[in-house]
Amino acid sequence: MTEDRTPQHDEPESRFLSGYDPHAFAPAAVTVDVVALTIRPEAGTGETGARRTGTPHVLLTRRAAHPQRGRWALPGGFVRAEDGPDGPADPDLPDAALRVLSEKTRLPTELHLEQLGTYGARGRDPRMRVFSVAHMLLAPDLPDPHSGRDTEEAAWVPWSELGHGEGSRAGRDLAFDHGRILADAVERARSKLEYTALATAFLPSAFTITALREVYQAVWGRTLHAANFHRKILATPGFVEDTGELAEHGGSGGGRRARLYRAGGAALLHPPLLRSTQ
Amino acid sequence: MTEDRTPQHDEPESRFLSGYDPHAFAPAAVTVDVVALTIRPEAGTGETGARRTGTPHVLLTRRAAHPQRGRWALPGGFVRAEDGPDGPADPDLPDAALRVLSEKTRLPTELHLEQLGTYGARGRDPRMRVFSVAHMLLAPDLPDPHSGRDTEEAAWVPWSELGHGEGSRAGRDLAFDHGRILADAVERARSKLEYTALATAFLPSAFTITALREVYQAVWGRTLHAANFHRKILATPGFVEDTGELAEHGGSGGGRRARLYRAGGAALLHPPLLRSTQ
DNA sequence: CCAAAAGTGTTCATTCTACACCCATGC
DNA sequence: GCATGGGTGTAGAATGAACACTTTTGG
Repeated sequence: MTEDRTPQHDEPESRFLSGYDPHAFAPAAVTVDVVALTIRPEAGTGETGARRTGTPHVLLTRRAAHPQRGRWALPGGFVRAEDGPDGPADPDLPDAALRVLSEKTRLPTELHLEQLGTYGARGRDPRMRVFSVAHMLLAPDLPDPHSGRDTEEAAWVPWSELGHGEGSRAGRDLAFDHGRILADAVERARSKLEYTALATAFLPSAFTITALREVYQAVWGRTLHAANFHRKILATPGFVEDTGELAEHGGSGGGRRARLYRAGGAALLHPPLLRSTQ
Repeated sequence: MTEDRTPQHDEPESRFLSGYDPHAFAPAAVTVDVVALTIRPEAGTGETGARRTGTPHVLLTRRAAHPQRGRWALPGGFVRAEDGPDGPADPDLPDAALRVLSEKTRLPTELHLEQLGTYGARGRDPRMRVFSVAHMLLAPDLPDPHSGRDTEEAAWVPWSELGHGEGSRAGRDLAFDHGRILADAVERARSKLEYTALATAFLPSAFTITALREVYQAVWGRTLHAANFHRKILATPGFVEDTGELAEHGGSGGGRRARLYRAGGAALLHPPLLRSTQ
């Protein structure tokens, strides 16, 4: 940061600041976009019998306003830089992301949120130069969202319907460069599951080791050896801690009741759970 | 992104765009800051005899302009959102980062650059709401920079003089929140050395395994077992490839000439080089 | 009883770590 | 020669992968 009108020599900083005109710059808009990810049963597949193991979904909204009206997009909106008629300024970027998310989709927002990166290529928005700070939010299985302001529709959409991942048709359907942002978020989530305890952010406060394994399987798109996974999780200090409780048990055809765990204190996993070796 | 004046129903997008006023928003500035890191011999330690193994340094500038005139800061400056009197718009954020870096320090810029994150807390800049997109640039040992526009002085400063890392006195000396940004960059670099081939970005195009190990040692601040490191690097596919050449040899007291390698094609390391186990 | 799911034991292969040792070079 | 640094061998420990097996539950 930082550069400006060249100060008169020896001008004190206070005097400099009072004479400073913040409108002297070309307008640039700063927005936040939220890639909200969760694991939920695939819509449309009936609840029939066999255990629903869940697939990754992303929260999308259909744009009610120009530009790109009618297309699916990540929920997002302008950051409030200063107090104004619309409301008070956002104290920081995460606050802006949560405010925008709740305005557009009315979802609860006490969830894991982290910054992904900022997208600012010229021409990515036809209106003006827009710098968009993308965030990733991880959530346990949540109810369907209600559409809010400027939003025609909001829904959890399975990754599989978005053509990212395989090939390079990343996000062919989304507005602006949101397909790219989504693909980056997915890659970030996949990679962070290896080295961090992030997977627990997809789960409710108490969960079974099997549920944790299903998160890994859903995000990585591969099956893992249940017995070895179980041991490895328990051998990773601080990943999970035993609650002493047992799962109620669901599942159709019987089976032992699993122990329930909660997220442990560790943010980083030592050793990591590598997906490399097939 | 995205939100706006509510469009008249059925207004076509083209008509909407032509009536759009980009000045209708509160001013927010977007800047880029660059955390340029390199490994170089500690300044002040004479070239006397024993092998110079290098320590991490960061490129800092002393602010010639208000605010915070005279304090050390990361090189940075405003992004050019649109073409204007100062020059053409920056096509994307990396272009802005490289332009700003060369304006402030006149260093070569064909180097590894990646985005770190965006800092936008209210009050981080006293002039106005500023969103700063921080970048990390990794460089081989470069000559001392020349100070450029708005810069009183530019220099490679050892990490050790900045009080980050140990304790939590992160970056006590830097302007704005640059100490925090630097600390985040250092942590990112440390972590990325484990999982990516990033370490080669600190080295010239041909290097020895020992030089590579010294990068790891400098960044992680610990010594590594030379023989095992050597084998592990060669066992990681795509990390380095043999050039067939041998080092000229420097070093005072003799020693075999080391083979020279160049960076291999791999960006990610499988398996990673974990720093966990002491 | 039988099937399904949780969780433990055990074996074998692979990888990591430490240390010993040989190779090539400067003085 | 001898010290220094590059590079390889190798034994023992630790870790990982696969598979068998026991335990607990639902139908």
